[in-house]
Amino acid sequence: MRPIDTPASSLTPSLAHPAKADGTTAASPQFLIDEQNPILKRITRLVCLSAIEVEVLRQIPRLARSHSRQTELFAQGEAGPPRILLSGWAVHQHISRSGRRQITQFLLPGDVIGSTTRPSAPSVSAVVALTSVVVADARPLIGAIDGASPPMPGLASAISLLAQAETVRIRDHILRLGGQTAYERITHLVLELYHRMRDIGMADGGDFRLPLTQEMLADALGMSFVHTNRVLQQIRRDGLFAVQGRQVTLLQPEAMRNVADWAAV
Amino acid sequence: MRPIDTPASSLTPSLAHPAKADGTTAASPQFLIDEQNPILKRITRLVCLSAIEVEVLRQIPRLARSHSRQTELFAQGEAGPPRILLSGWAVHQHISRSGRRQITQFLLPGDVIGSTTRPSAPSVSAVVALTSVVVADARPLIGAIDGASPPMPGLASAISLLAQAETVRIRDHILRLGGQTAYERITHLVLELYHRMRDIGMADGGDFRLPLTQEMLADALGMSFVHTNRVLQQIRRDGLFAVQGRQVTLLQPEAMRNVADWAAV
DNA sequence: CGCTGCGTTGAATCCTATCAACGCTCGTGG
DNA sequence: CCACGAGCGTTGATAGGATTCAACGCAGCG
Repeated sequence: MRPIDTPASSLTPSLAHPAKADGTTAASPQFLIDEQNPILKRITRLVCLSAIEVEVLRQIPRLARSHSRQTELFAQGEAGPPRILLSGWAVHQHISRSGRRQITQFLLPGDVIGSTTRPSAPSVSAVVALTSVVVADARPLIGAIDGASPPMPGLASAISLLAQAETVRIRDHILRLGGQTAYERITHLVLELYHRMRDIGMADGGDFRLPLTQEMLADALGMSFVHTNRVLQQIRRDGLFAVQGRQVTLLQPEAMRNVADWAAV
Repeated sequence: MRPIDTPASSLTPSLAHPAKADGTTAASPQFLIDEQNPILKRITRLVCLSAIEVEVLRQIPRLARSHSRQTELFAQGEAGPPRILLSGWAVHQHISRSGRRQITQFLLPGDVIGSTTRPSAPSVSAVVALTSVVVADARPLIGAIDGASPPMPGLASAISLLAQAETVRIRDHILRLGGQTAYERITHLVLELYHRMRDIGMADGGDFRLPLTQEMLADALGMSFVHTNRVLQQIRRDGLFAVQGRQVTLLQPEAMRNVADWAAV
């Protein structure tokens, strides 16, 4: 385990797209935003939305803010309004008394940070940005579902399904930690992250960017980074997937699913 | 790991309290029910309820059914209405291809089984009764919060808080599996179960009934039952807690919290 | 009576952590 | 420009924790 460096939180969050904030008349700016709006992408794959509902999702990135990596988006024990991760990666983590860090969940673009139901109890786990991130307030989305003058059943369903999908992922993490070997854990996690990246249109074929160090993988999978390194080498030697820089390519996805005891899609 | 016995599901669930179903005029029957109504007990500790809301919770046990142990309350992949566990213990579990069982969550009286939001996606993990259980339909509770003619904000808050507490417990399980030694895991889990039993009034002092075999503990904590046995002996030798039959007594709760890196209450 | 479920114990093996050291790349400052 | 350090990946050696296989005791029960 490596010593934990003090998180250098960015004290001056800036607007997400300052260049676009001034009234530029760029060609089809809305189209660009839609393409890069992961929450819109995810939800429209889950449920059918009315035009009004789509518009709510389109407005989400308006009030986005960016933070540098290592920033604590939610401190441990802090209660705050839910937010949506628009770009970058973050994690739920917990630092034990002995200094060990356990990552309990990865947050990818399109994921909700915090509770979508009220009242929200203070979170026990801290949320920390792994990369530089762009985060938007999710209250417009949450508020649109209960007291909305035109009812928004699509969004309500979507939020429920997103929360349930999150529970499934946490349970999967328990399966990894409780019942799998290091070799299987890594394979299983890479599969999960691949599928999640694909769901937001950020994985072409078996190819995606994985902005994680081996140490972060280790902190999530409950193993030492030394052992993570060795097992990772074995996996690459076996040709399950390749790693070049931060780019991952699934070479034998079927074999990976077999190794990891992957359940369906 | 021991071979998994085929669950002998009870095909004939019976009414929970058939003796009380016939119109007996026992003295203060409502009082007895309240005392033994774990969901009422839990929720009234969380939030303030109106008289109408309390009445909703009182009515929950009316349509309770009992099942024998080993019964699959929710099969893997099955979608169904949420239910409430009124008595007995159950677990969320997953059987891997290799036959290994991983318990991802313990369900105690007062816990909700299934999703309280709609639509509910098919559950990926099976819910199985560890003991004989009594289960009630939770739909009256859920239905009372969105389309209720007298609004029930207390119940709505309670359901949200219950769901969040569940997430906290799952995260705690990840902390156990990912970052703790066998000794710490067992201590931490026993502490959690003790506090949960206390919250529903089923733990006097440091004393409570733990209807788990060492093998179930092992399946939850991701270790072999042989090792569970050995570590359990060490813990008892150290005097952290005592086990007599299925009765557990916390002898040094402070030392336990210290060992397990227990966070707050 | 024998069976089954559960707890217990021993021995050998394997997996994983720990300690330690080295190479590499990149950004920074002298 | 080069030196330096930080961050990250890699490798070796050793120790310790956990699994596995095996066997036994014991209570409850048909």
